[in-house]
Amino acid sequence: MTEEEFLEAYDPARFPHPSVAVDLVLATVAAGRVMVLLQRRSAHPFQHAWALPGSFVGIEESLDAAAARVLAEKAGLGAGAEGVWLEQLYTFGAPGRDPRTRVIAVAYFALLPAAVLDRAVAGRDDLALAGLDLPVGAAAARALDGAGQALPLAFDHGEILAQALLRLRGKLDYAPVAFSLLPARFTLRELQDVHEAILGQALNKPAFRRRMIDQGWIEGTGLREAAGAFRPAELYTFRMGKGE
Amino acid sequence: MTEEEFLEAYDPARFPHPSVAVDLVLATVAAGRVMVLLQRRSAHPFQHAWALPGSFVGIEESLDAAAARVLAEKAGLGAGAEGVWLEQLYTFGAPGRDPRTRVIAVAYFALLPAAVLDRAVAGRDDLALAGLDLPVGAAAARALDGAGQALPLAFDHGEILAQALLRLRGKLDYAPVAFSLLPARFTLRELQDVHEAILGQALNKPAFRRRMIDQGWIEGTGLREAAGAFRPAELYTFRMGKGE
DNA sequence: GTAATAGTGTCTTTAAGACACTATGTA
DNA sequence: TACATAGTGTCTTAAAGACACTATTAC
Repeated sequence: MTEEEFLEAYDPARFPHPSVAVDLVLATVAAGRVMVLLQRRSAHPFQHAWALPGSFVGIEESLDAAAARVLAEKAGLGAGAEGVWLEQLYTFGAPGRDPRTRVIAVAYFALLPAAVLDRAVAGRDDLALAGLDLPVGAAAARALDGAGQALPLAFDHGEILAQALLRLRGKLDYAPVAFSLLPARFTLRELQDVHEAILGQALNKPAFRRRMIDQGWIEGTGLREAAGAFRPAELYTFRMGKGE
Repeated sequence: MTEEEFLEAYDPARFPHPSVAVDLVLATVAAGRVMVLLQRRSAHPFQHAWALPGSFVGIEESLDAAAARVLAEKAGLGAGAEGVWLEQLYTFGAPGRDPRTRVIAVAYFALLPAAVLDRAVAGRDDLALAGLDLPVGAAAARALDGAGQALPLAFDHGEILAQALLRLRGKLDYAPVAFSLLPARFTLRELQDVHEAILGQALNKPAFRRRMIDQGWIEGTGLREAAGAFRPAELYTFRMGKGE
């Protein structure tokens, strides 16, 4: 029997099917670090460990729609979700990754301004923003609480977080991902801070400014930030799709 | 009921589950083009159209193992499969992508030397190697037969092929993917031909040679190719994991 | 020698890094 | 005025593109 014949004769009810879920890395940048939203598990398995928000995929629901649904629920966004970066990351399907039953998880990552995620966790005991730490060469990332302590992570979510950070780093230079992490108006210094937090290294200021301006992704507004005790910086905006 | 509680109370048999399959893009480079192995469908739906080889994922089988199994079956490789590049690409899960039932397809791509795929299709009426063509900005790639005619593609496999080509292009410069498409010993001209076929554009010869040699991925053997009517080129080998 | 391709030397161009400098707001 | 940060001019460095040149093999 060939693959082809097998496929034709295949009866969906005849073999057990895996469950399919989406797991979301809701990320932002704050305090010089990439931060992710985690939810504390109240029950076994991995009781009291921290997990990515997720949901099973409805039988008539697309993967993207399931991810957008979880995003809306967890981040408290309406259907609009304009300016939010949402992208499929990788699919994790090791048989033992969930001890209860076979669950194949399609991981997504979403990028949001820090203010949005702060609002989402405010007053919620079971939700937290954790700082990401990925030692070079490590397969899994660590999630750090405010005191720098590593939080226990459920399932294979440390690996999902590692993949998300690596993807984010890889896209930073050729996709306009950083702007989803900033308010609508931002200074070049804030933009550079975001890049440095994601890459985990300092960048050269004149070169960064040249690159950003030549790229065509941003546009000066002529407005200035609210000044402190020094010269206020110009505010820029992201030019939606006009550059590159 | 929160997501969390839902997950805990979830009874795998209570809701219908999607089927999960892997689909493979088996790719090589020949005649200056990226070529992929396609299989002609004998039955509805998409009867007589061409499809990527694939298989359902066993309930206790990892995604990678399912992909490796299809690779072994279709490309006629033993379990070894040394030097073959196999990588998960993207997961396609639109509800209507298979008209029979909900099938979520985890797409993989594999890179093999042209000789291996030639052997796989030899004497098989239902298998063919088709040239990939991706017009700029198009969402789906076309598959061309030997005469340059576009073959009808089944399901959303044109989009899978487009994603595979884009991923391949993106990785070419920072991952040693090209070597999986060449025999163990190759000339710099052959390596450049592979790069040019994947990128779809000509490259500068001295710059290409400098880059390849500085990169540390290749090593001269001192041997020469069998000469034609001209100076024979030096043969190089891929230094497994030593460079970079 | 010729033909044909392998392989290189070197100039130009482009972009990034380094670093010091000037500019401009508040107090 | 001092202070602190914004923003720039310019030199150096690294790498890619252009292009012509030399090298080596079969015949």
